[in-house]
Amino acid sequence: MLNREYDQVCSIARTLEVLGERWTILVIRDVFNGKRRFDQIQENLGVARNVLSNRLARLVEEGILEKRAYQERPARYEYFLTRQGLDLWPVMIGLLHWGDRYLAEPDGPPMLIRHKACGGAVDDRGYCERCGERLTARDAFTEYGPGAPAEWHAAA
Amino acid sequence: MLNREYDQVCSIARTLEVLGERWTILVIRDVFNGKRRFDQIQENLGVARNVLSNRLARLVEEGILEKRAYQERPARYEYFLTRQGLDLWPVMIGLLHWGDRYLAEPDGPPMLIRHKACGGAVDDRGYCERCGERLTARDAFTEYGPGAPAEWHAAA
DNA sequence: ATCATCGGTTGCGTGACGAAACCGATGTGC
DNA sequence: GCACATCGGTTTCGTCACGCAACCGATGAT
Repeated sequence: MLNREYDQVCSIARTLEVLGERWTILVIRDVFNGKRRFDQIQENLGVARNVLSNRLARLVEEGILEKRAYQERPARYEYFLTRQGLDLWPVMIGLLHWGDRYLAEPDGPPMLIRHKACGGAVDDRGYCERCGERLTARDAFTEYGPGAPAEWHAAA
Repeated sequence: MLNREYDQVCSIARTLEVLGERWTILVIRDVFNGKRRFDQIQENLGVARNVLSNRLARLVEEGILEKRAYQERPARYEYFLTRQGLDLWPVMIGLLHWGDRYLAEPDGPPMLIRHKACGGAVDDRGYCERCGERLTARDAFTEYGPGAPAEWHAAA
């Protein structure tokens, strides 16, 4: 993106200066889904390695991801969401629900978000449809939906 | 964006194939804020005219905006959000609130979203903080916040 | 007759991105 | 002792999306 800045006094514009580059939000989605390692994310997204490297560095710099060594010799890293990153959950839920509603398969959504405590589906505002609780990232889990491709189930 | 597609079975990825190009979300923000004409949006964003033209055409094609002539001879157009476009409101609210929390001025947010009916502030899930009602785009209005630059007030 | 407004389109240059090769540190098989 | 695999990148190079400025057609204003 030529000049990723927008130079606008607007919180949406400023958020997009951080999240708006190609791949960035999908990297965050992958980390939300428990993919924490470089090769894992790279293979899942099919993003160019230099671009992924760039995006991860930027997200760490912006305080959205945190890089932790899970072993030394050789040094190997995992990326975790910080508090600030976890707070992007409502945005991710919003994007997911809009896509489910307007762009999904005839079969239905490929992924579903559910409330850990009661198993209810999460609505487009991040509330549990069953018990009505207002949820955060920590309160929910992801599972395959009716539109999930068969290969996903096949892969152990 | 080289190849705006991501080729992923994921509603977030599919949503981003529509919204993820540079400027697209800011164009939608402007229309939410009542800017409906080409030159108005172009001047406000500082986006290149060919790019704006491209984005508007795509958004119409995707069913997010609707192009209406407000006069003929010479033909002049305005862009409106469709139902599908208005349903992006929770996403916009999410982006705005995250930016307010993590990237805003020391003074506070430049823009505030309020509930038309009771004047309460809108929270990060699109609920009214005063009366607790679950809101949609139609229920809310925008006003300057404490972080709004002085010029905004000056401009009639 | 000239200028302004609106909603674009055209032409050209550059830098973000894509693809693939490479790299360093370590472990594994034989 | 040497090849090969794994992980987390970096380097190199080509191309296409974007930025910028000029232009355009229809009309109204001075």
